[in-house]
Amino acid sequence: MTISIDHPKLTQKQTMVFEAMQAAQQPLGAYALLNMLNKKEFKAPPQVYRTLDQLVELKLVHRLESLNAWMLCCDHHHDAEAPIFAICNDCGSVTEHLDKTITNRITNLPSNDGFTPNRSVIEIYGQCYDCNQRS
Amino acid sequence: MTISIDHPKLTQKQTMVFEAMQAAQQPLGAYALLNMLNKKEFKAPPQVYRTLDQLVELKLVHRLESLNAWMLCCDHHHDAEAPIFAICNDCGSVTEHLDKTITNRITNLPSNDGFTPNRSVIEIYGQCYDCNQRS
DNA sequence: GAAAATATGTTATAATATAACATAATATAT
DNA sequence: ATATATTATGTTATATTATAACATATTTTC
Repeated sequence: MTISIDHPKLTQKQTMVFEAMQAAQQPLGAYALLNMLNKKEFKAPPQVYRTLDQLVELKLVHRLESLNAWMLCCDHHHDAEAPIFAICNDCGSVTEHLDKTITNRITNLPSNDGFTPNRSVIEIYGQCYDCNQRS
Repeated sequence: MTISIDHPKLTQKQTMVFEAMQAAQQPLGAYALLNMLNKKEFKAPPQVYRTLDQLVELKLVHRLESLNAWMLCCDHHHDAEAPIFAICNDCGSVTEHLDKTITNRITNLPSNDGFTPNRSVIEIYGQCYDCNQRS
């Protein structure tokens, strides 16, 4: 079950990266992508890094800071919501969550000392349901 | 105004790194530390990385995942609390916060799908009070 | 005090990311 | 329409961050 493969305004490179990530169904590093992708289109790291930056800018892809990796954004639009990633220590699966309470709290918390947040990195490590069952 | 320079059981290397970080009052990368530290004691990257790992293990130092850097832990003990870092885009200052609401919410949020959290990375980017005044 | 386990020193290299510059494509002004 | 400026892309080279691998020393266990 796959969804909306083509986003109207994607370039060829953007589409190739997007589809590679869709196929992988897991976070991928820049060099993993570079190896997966057509060598004629992607000959060197900057081409992958630039395309990833563009897809992040388009809000189609997230960067997972603590993994040095990227994954597709979930379908939900979360313009105002901070994405929260749950990363399984055992199998490496990552799920994306949205939570208004946390978002609001984060927006307000540091503002106690006058801090104005504009981007958040929230990555929670633990054990996913499946791995928990197994162990 | 400095506090508790010596922690009972620190090795010489641990003390040197700890004090270098205290002096810096800001997050430091491993190679920045390597350059600051006595060349006779710290001759190669693994020595810094190992010492940092030990200080993290001792809960005296945090790793900032999105900055590839380390900083001293705040004084408060937060065994059960998830540390939240507020990072200024302009001046690079970082402050550490604790928040029970967020911690609880994070503990519970992914558990909706059976996820069991055990470590969290929460790093909020924005503008600190001082930089906000200035701009 | 010998053997095993653990920690540290050291060299080499892996993995991640970007600087710098060349070339091409696109937009802007005349 | 064409020269010029601007922006994006291709490409080479290199910077930055981190760890593997192995040697040596130290500590622990028997």
